Amino acid sequence: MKTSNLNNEIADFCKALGHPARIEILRHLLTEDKCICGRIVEVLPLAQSTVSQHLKILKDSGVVQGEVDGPKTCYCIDKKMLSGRLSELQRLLT
Amino acid sequence: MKTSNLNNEIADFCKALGHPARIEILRHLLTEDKCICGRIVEVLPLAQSTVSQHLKILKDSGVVQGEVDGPKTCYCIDKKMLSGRLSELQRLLT
DNA sequence: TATCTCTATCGTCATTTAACGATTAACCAA
DNA sequence: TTGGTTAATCGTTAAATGACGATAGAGATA
Repeated sequence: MKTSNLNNEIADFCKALGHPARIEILRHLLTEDKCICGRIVEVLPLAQSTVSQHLKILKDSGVVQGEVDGPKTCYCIDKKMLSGRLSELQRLLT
Repeated sequence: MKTSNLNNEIADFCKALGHPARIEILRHLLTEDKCICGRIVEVLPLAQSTVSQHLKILKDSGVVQGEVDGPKTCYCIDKKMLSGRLSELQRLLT
């Protein structure tokens, strides 16, 4: 739909959070600070490829960063980005 | 996916906000306080049936209430609910 | 070098979503 | 009671999403 950039931006952010697995991943990354994909696969009841897909969605939304470390990929939350989006959402809907 | 109730609850909330039209509707309801469906249809570049569908999704998520008033339906934000969800989200991801 | 580990991507499939027009139902007003 | 609004719902269609297994590629390690 044709709408303001701000609406699109916020809607995309919310959409990225709009799945229980992705909420779980974010919460896990908050407690573990950093962790590799395989660790998240252990924690979630989902196939490796599915988890990788969810991580990609979070990465594309900007709230998560992935750093390749040899054969592994280490994920962490971009806290500045996340808190920025959260306050934008708060501001927009208050 | 099988996850905690809290994750599902928050993910459902985010999913409801995960479309630019629904963000726009919420912002409109914030400025107008209350308004009927037809007014929202005027504002958005979408068909009446589509707007009605988006309103239903927002209503189902609990952040919007609809009160039938004769042949019209008057919509408004449940501010307690909305702010509750927003702080829950904030708390979970901080 | 050969093998193993880790993860991204591909291909597939079933389900859900978003959009529309048409219809229906409820209510007001002539 | 008939006709006009208003909005929800139905039926349909195209596109997006979520899940999986299989595969490929990048790096470590034997």
